[in-house]
Amino acid sequence: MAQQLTRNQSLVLDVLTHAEGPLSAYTILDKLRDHGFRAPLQVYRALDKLLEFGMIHRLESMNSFVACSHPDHHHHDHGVTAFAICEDCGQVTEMHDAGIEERLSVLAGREHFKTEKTTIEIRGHCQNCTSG
Amino acid sequence: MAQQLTRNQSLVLDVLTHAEGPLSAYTILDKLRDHGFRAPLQVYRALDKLLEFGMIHRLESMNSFVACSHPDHHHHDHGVTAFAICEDCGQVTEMHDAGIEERLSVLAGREHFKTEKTTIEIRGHCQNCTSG
DNA sequence: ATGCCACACGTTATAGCATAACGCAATTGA
DNA sequence: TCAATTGCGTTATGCTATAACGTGTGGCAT
Ligand SMILES: [Zn+2]
Ligand SMILES: [Zn+2]
Ligand SMILES: [Zn+2]
Ligand SMILES: [Zn+2]
Repeated sequence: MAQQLTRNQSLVLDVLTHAEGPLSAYTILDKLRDHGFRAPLQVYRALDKLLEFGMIHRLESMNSFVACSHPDHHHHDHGVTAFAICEDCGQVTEMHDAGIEERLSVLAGREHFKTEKTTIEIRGHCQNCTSG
Repeated sequence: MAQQLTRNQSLVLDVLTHAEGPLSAYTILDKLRDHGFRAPLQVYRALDKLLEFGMIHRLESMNSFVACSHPDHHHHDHGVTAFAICEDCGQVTEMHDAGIEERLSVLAGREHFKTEKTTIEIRGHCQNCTSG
């Protein structure tokens, strides 16, 4: 049941899918000027929908967006995601781990805190940029 | 060995310490106009130093800042911190857990990723705002 | 068909967050 | 004394995100 995307949504997703790393909304805008994009809202509205569909992720620590690295895009449901973000090359690795999820759940429970959304972002250096 | 703060740094820290919840840089600026603050940089420069000293934390998911909840401020060193942020009342709870730290370390190691800084932010509803 | 509603879209303007670049003053340390 | 460092103040600018308005289209009940 692949989500049917509008033209704008497809264009934005395409840019993110083919990008080397995460992109800011304004960078996406620039890349789509040739396709008729003129204003930030055209990008932000598409991004909002794509986030809702679970096809992209927002990286809070750098105000930018990245295509979900899963082969399919059926994961409205995929649980907590941890992102490893290389400061050097910008590469983003999406990680899932039940242990983390469990541990965070315990921590939240201890505070009687009802979790809605969890952000985990690890900044550092990837294997390629370390070995050199 | 309490860090000696400049006037601006003290003022900013004081505002954050007495705040109910996290504050944006511009909100801090407004609160300090009576004390002579006129420009954002006066705030941002103080914030940078306070972050460096480990006296405050930056909440990436909301572009705002909060005083460290530890009684002392000696923790340039305090490891990974997880923040529980209430969407309703803005209350922030600072949590530390060796289990999380260990698990994230394993995840990073699996990718041969060298971690510099880890952000964990849990958005949701605190006990007070849930029980009502 | 007519009216209504929901939704995507386009545009302009504005709000909110952060830093560049300049110069001055006080402090430190050789 | 001289240089280096650090904090400070100011102006200007850039980057990120949303408000508010109006248009057009498709679905759907009357
Ligand atoms: Zn994903
Ligand atoms: Zn890299
Ligand atoms: Zn702390
Ligand atoms: Zn609350």
